[in-house]
Amino acid sequence: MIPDRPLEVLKAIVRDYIASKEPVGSKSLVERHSFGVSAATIRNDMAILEEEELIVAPHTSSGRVPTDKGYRMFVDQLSEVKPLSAAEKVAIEGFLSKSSDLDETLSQTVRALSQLTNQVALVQYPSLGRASVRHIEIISIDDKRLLLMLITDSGRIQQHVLEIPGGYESSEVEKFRNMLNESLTGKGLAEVSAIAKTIAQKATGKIKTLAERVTPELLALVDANSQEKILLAGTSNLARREDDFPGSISPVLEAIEEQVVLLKLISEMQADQHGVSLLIGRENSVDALSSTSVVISGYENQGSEIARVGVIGPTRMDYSSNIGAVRAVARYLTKSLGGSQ
Amino acid sequence: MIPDRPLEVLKAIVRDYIASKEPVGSKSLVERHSFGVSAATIRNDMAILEEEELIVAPHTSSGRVPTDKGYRMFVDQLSEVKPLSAAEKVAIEGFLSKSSDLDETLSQTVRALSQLTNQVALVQYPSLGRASVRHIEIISIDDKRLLLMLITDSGRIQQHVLEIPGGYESSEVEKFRNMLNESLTGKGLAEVSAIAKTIAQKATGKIKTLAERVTPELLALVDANSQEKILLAGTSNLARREDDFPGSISPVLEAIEEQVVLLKLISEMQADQHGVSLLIGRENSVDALSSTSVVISGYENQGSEIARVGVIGPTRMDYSSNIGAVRAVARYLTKSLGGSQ
DNA sequence: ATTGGCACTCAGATCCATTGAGTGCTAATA
DNA sequence: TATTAGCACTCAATGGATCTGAGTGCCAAT
Repeated sequence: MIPDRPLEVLKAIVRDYIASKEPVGSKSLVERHSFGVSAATIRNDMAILEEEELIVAPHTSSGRVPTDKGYRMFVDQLSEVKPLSAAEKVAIEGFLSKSSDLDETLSQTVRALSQLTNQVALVQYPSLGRASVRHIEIISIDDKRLLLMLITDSGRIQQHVLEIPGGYESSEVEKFRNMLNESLTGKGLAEVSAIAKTIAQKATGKIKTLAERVTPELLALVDANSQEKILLAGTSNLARREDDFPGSISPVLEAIEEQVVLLKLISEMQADQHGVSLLIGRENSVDALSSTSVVISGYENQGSEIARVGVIGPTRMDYSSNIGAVRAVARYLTKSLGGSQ
Repeated sequence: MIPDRPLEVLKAIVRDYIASKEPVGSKSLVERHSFGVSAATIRNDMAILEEEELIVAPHTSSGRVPTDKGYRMFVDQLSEVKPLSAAEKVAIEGFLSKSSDLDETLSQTVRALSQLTNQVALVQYPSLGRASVRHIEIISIDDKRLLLMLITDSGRIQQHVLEIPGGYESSEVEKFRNMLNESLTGKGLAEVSAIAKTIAQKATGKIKTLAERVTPELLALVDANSQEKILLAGTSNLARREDDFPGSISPVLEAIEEQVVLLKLISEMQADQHGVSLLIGRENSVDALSSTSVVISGYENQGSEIARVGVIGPTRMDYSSNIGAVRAVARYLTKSLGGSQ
């Protein structure tokens, strides 16, 4: 087990390094903090930390820099989550109370989070098999075109315009719509396929034609609905921290734009003690993201987690603040969705 | 007037510079191209071009680099728009034929364009006063909540969930919906406000209560609808060309993320001979974008231009290809919207 | 109008000495 | 045993100084 003072030294190193971006040495350490011991003693402590691979020296005889493992220990044992300031809370509440539909709520949220943290923020759309049908609507646009809508209980709304070459009677449409809603409302998305097909088979006459035309489109909507989607904001925040990335930022940006990769990454993360999940540096499996950290929390609707929200930035980030911000935003988001959707 | 050979030299300089990123000198010029004259002669021609501020030398006695004015002349008089390859055409058609609603179409399009050009692609959502109401729908979600929808003729769909604290009768809702549609379908968005208020005033009894609750939300939707919105893709393409930006890319990325700035910029651009509008370097008014060029084209629905699509990249870009790609994508988009929306 | 020739320029590479923050080790000390 | 002062050592970064070469401008000759 590592004694106390060395851990305090680690804490100071992480803090100083995050603040200054310069590798930190024993001398500047005793200057800035009051350990009550000399630089030589600190050096001994640093030797222990280096032994444990919590810090590393970029070159022989230069200051030390935290390793991923060092950051991890810092976050898990040495730092507190920093709550948002009152002003920040007010700002978020202001954003969220104003917004109306899901699209807008999420896009506001992700923008707010990116400004709050000065990092790239991301939010995942609610989706998936877990969701169920709240309502299906078919609206006539003109005499040959219908608008098919699927509303899920997560608040996501999906629509598709389809043409009925031969035209249709509005009474048929209404009848068919009622059939759909009666059988499908409340059912999980996964079940929709089977049920809808049964309905199409049972239907007769003109409704059958209609059903045959509409059913595949409905299934396509379900499909699109279970497709994951991510909203990003604040990409330039990453660019502003260019220096924190070895070669160039561009592979990092590329990886972040690659929704599939990102989705896989955040889906695999499990919330820890604070309701927040954190991957530091190489802890994540994406190579291009080896010098970034990801802070993620889940947000809920009706008591069950539906999707995730978080930030991504250089490993040299202010974990205390960012974890606090992500956690707070996730909570507000849950509150906002639970209330009005 | 500038004689022919110097113009040919300019053309060669632009091409070489775009290809190599190195300032190009007289010697390498005669090597790579067959002008049939000596380097000294080329130097004389280059002196003319420099006189005209079409090229400039980064430092005394180094090769030359095109100025904004030089690129402008290259585009306007010396280069041809490069049509897409067959494969590229097929790819675009594939994308567009599959997509269903407007959201998806646009997001596919912008992604395709960014891949096609290796630049940052952008597409503006259809919007604005020009649009008119195609349909208004009110759907009951449960006994206290309604989903209000506004569909415009540009294909944009907007929705908002609202709560009716005291509950409602579905017959009232239907009646009210019909009133709205009868008076508003086909009307321009700008007129909606006045008409809707009249309806609310004329209504009586329970419908009046309903109208008073719904009308403001409807106006909010109209408002949100006339709010401009831009979709971006391929930001990392810009980062990959870091070197093309003097200090750092981050201010450039910031400017691009700033939707308001970008909207103003592309709204002010007017299509030229090719149906494409182009701003080179400082020709645009945004300071942070002084070393980028913007290629924009409009796309249409039902014969009138509804919004814009284009790319943005370093001034040192392949104008021939990019103009071709933007033009083609805009056309395909027009075709795709005209057909199914 | 074109060209060969030539002196000139200057960014960038290369080399070298200097500097200074920081280290590891050891012997003395509390 | 833990701490400390002292000291020799390392090495990235800094700042000349020098060299090189691609490229220029200009002029006299064709």
